[in-house]
Amino acid sequence: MRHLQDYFFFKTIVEVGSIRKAAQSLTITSTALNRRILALEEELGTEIFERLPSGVKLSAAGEVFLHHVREQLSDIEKVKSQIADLRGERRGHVKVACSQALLPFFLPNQIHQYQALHPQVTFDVQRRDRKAAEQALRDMNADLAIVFEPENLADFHILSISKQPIYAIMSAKHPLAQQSSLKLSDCLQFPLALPTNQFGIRQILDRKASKALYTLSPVIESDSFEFLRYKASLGQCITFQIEVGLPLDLSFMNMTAVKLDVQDVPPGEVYVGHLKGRTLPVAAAKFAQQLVNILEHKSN
Amino acid sequence: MRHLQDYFFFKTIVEVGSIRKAAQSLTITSTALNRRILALEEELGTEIFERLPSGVKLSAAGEVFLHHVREQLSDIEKVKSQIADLRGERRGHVKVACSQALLPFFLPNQIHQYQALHPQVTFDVQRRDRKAAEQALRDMNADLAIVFEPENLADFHILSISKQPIYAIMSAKHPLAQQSSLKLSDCLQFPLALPTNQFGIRQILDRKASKALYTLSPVIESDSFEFLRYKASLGQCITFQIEVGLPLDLSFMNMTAVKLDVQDVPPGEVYVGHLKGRTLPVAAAKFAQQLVNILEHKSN
DNA sequence: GATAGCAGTGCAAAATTTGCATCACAAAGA
DNA sequence: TCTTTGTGATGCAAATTTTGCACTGCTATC
Repeated sequence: MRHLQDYFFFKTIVEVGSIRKAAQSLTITSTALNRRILALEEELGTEIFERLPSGVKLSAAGEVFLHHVREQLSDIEKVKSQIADLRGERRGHVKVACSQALLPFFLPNQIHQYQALHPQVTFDVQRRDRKAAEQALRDMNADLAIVFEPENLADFHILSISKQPIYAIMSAKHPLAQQSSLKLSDCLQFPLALPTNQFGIRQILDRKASKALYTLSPVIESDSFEFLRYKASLGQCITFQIEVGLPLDLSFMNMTAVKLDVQDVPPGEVYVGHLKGRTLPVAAAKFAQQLVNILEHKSN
Repeated sequence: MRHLQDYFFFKTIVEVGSIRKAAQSLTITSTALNRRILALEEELGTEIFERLPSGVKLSAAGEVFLHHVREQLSDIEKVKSQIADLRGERRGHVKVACSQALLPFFLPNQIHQYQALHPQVTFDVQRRDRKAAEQALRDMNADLAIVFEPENLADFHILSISKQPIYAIMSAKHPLAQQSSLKLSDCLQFPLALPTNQFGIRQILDRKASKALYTLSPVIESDSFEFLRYKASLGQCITFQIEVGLPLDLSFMNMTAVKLDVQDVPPGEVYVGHLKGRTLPVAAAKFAQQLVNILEHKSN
């Protein structure tokens, strides 16, 4: 959009912190860029940047304006995608901020399925913990967030909450592998491979443990579920995952997932949502709808 | 805002229905204007106008775009006013759509009071019935609506509801003028000067009458409260008004207002609100706050 | 079938934006 | 302390874009 070029330039300057540097990546001379900013400031009647010897920094007015600019840049995409949808072709770009757990299997599957219907829609997937996911929504860097056990829901418009039972994952030859259901205490006699406590799953397990007056002492901690899973496949280790996070081909890897008794360990919750007060571009809205459908059928 | 010029031009064309006509009022040649629209359409990838021999008409895509444009044009005002507020000077422009009843006294008083504090803030007051007021909000032709007895509240974000007892207005020498409270039936033996039934007050009175199994037969009907009031001052006629609609200088005009018993005739409601999902410009928000304060203290 | 109103277009003039050279300034380094 | 290197600002000429004029083709109306 041509007349939004100034907005885009402005945003780039903010990100880089210097007019000259920004000019380089924008294929324009610093002097032209500089003058655009001066013109913009004249129109607004205020300086939007403080000039420092090391570059520029947003002024208070600049902050306000930046917010507007971000909104604009993402709004125009929304409008374009609405118009494209009117023509019958659904095209667009969906930006998703997503918890780690859903990243390896669930989300790629969903996107694949969606793109089979709408090949013109492109995706941008960002791995974000709960806090970062919310910030991404606020900065319009993401349209949609899928978060496990969020802590703070201000600014978050919830489209769906889905209960996620926790599964113990182990080698297919593991002594517990044939059980149809497990309690957390059943697992304690085996070595545990747990995610670090930044993750929601770990927090749920810790909560249960402390309630039952024991502590979980993992033989290995990691922030990579892939790593934990592979470790578990090699021996007696047990690791955990939520339902939507389970790979579809566990048996192929000679592994099994056994559900933890929901009475024993309460299920966690996966939230799908977007920024409050925002209408999504068509593509994002339809994709969200697909997610919600799947999630609400999986759990019930 | 220079880069929003195209938006403004577009909006004007929509309103007058022809590029050439719009060009005249925009002090630009039709050919330049035409080319801007063509460029806009190219950027959007669709025609936004249908070309008719008599001019242009919005296409479906154009409708979508128009909505965005209206939002834009009003958003930039919001941003500007936020920035001005940051500098300490509150400036801005507040557009109010308002029911007839509040127009002669209440609103001018409120605006006067507000402008005493913030002389840089300008106002635009539109007399609108309930339906038109809502439409004005949707089209971004109004920031704020003050409506008596609205019928449909979709898209309407309510800031305040205030109960408004109804007053009978009559000459100070009227036989009923000394009463401290009246029932509607007390008034029936006198000639009535009533607003037409497009007005909320009339509807409330009619509702009461039909419940009590009589009909109101006014000797005069009008859509002008001023007219009705003056008529009443001349003789035995009684007319009616809600509390905030009462002039402050009734006695000066040799008239009195007597409250109708709220058990007998239920009070109507004045709603103050704005468009759902919209954040108001600073000036409008502060003005709304002032209104709400006043209204909620008056009634309680 | 003439007329009047409409949007679209080729081309030259007008206006705006851009880039170069260069300034003024501040911080970091020799 | 003086140089170097980074920053944003500015005068001026070149490049680019926008504009307006003259004219086209179209359609509805009288």
